[in-house]
Amino acid sequence: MDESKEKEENSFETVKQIFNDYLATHQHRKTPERYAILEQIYTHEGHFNAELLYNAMQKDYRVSLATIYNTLDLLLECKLIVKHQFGDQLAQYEKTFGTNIHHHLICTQCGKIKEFSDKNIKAAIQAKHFQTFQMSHYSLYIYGICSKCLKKKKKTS
Amino acid sequence: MDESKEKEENSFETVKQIFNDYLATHQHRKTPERYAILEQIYTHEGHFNAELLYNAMQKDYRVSLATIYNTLDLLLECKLIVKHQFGDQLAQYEKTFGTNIHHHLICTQCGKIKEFSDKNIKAAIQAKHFQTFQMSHYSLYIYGICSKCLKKKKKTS
DNA sequence: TTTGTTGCAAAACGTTTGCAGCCTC
DNA sequence: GAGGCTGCAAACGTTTTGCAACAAA
Repeated sequence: MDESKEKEENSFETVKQIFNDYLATHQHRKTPERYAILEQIYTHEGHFNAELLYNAMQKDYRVSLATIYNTLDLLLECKLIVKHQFGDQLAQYEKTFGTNIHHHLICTQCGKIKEFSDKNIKAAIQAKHFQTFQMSHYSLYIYGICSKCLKKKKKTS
Repeated sequence: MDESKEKEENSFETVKQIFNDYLATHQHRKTPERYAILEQIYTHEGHFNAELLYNAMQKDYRVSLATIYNTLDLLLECKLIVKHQFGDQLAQYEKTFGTNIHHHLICTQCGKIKEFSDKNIKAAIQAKHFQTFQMSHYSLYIYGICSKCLKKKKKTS
């Protein structure tokens, strides 16, 4: 418990530093809004989308949606977050630093998303080398039917 | 050459049959628009999106975008096509029948998408079994920088 | 002082929906 | 004949943009 919390705090300090360096080298301004958004993201668990982030931040800090999107783009560029476009239309994001690489199971019936890890899959992908392509990250989405929907289906048929 | 063309024609007859059966068992009507859209998809190469399909069809057949989307949903349900939501906002589709399973390389700089296959990756994914999830298909997106953009980057730095 | 960044509101975009008429079944 | 499907246009929801004010450099 203590260990994971400590790790989390350390990782926030680290990402702050990474973001700081990124803004400096790309001559972007260090605005309080940008750090506030980064903090909100890195001190909370799990997936999020722009609106969720916006709503969550209104309590402590007043930021516009435009600034949220602007900052998310910056964070994408310096690879502190990744973006997913699952079946539905609103984009989902997740942090990359201090998080294990994982894959996603997507239920085509109810849309529920579950994470999983598999070292064989991970190894197979990372072993792949491309002559004319410099890999930076990847997303694996596995579609199917979750146990809950499977039960429902059996009942009705 | 002849062989691949023959295969293509056979595969169109097969998918027509699959679609036909799907429509029948689900009590959907067999409208000429639906078959025309299926034909357009299966007699052309590569990825497509709703607008591209719409524009391509205007020459020979008058269909509305609403019908295109309606039919794409049906084809998704009977698994004759799959949908991809790459970085940009418009959804891409591709046919599944008579096509080898492949993965996607996505350039984060220019957005270009390239396909590739790897039997080790394929094997690792298909070997995975879930106790509480019934896998139907999957998508692997590898993000990075393509050779063209890599060259440009080197020049400017 | 300069100009990148902000909030706000309006616009843009792909996709969905409502509706009257059409055509499978 | 009933009602699912169509085209059309208007509506939707997320994301982007234009603009004046603000504040980091």
